[in-house]
Amino acid sequence: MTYDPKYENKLRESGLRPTKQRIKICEVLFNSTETFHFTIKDLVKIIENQANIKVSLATVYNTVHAFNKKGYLKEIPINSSQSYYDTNISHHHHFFDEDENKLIDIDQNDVDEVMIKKTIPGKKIKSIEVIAKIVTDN
Amino acid sequence: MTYDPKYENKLRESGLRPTKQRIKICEVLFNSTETFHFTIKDLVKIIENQANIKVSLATVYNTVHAFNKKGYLKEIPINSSQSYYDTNISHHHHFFDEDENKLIDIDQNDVDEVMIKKTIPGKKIKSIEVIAKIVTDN
DNA sequence: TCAACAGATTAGAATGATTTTAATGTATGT
DNA sequence: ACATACATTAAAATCATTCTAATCTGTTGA
Repeated sequence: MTYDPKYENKLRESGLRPTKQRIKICEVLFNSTETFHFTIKDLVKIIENQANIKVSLATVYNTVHAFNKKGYLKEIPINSSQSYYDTNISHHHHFFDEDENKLIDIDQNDVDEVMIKKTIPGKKIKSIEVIAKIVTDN
Repeated sequence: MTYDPKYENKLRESGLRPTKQRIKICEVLFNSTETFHFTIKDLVKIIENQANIKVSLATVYNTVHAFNKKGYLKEIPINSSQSYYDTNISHHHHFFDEDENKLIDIDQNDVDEVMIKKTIPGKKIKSIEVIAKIVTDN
């Protein structure tokens, strides 16, 4: 079977075979150029509503994990019972709206580059994330 | 019953009555001037090893939550199945060592102040956290 | 093309952190 | 010392995530 090569490549490069279920996941995640912040539950709900096929939770989890590992998705560090992912993998940061439990992008240009002077012997910095928690301003 | 006023105040200001169990939790958390990064499981383990009294999980959770809410503890935003807390509530940031699942403080002076230009109408920034993930440097 | 097999899918079970419950105990103001 | 509001507790419930093991499918080489 052949699939949209756009998605097929992403999958193969993430170490996954293209299958109906995974292509469907790709369609939801990568169809639009817009940033998309989601939890696994969100993703499953969207697939259920759109799709003619059923995708099991296990498949959603392992596909998202593979994309995250490969760097096609980014997991956002926030304290929440669920993991949040972002389809915008460019270097940028986030507001986390604590009233609504919602992430909002902060463009790279809206934050001066974070310079960390401290170093740890034998370790290198893999990523730097800025999370600004916001609440209603009264 | 009367207790060490140092801990009694912290508890009362967090909206909690001082009790044997909560004082014990305070002793573990606030005895030292040193920074202490911990999970609930860590805390329970330390109490079990040190204490002559038993403290239930529920009590540990609700006491830690009250301190966090009041600001005597800070929850650190990282992606982990468990929540991490820090007894160092001064303005500072963190490395998260992904090899060892361990937090390391980064002093405020080791990071230039993070300035965010973007604003969200009706919202104010409550906190800004920088998390730098580190891994073994090969 | 097609058999064989490595990898994928699935429902459901297992895990593990956290929260809730409901019965019993205790600090505190009067 | 009493009444009562708040605490404590063990155990159950919840919920995201991971694992399992049976079944299925994409892929490769003959």
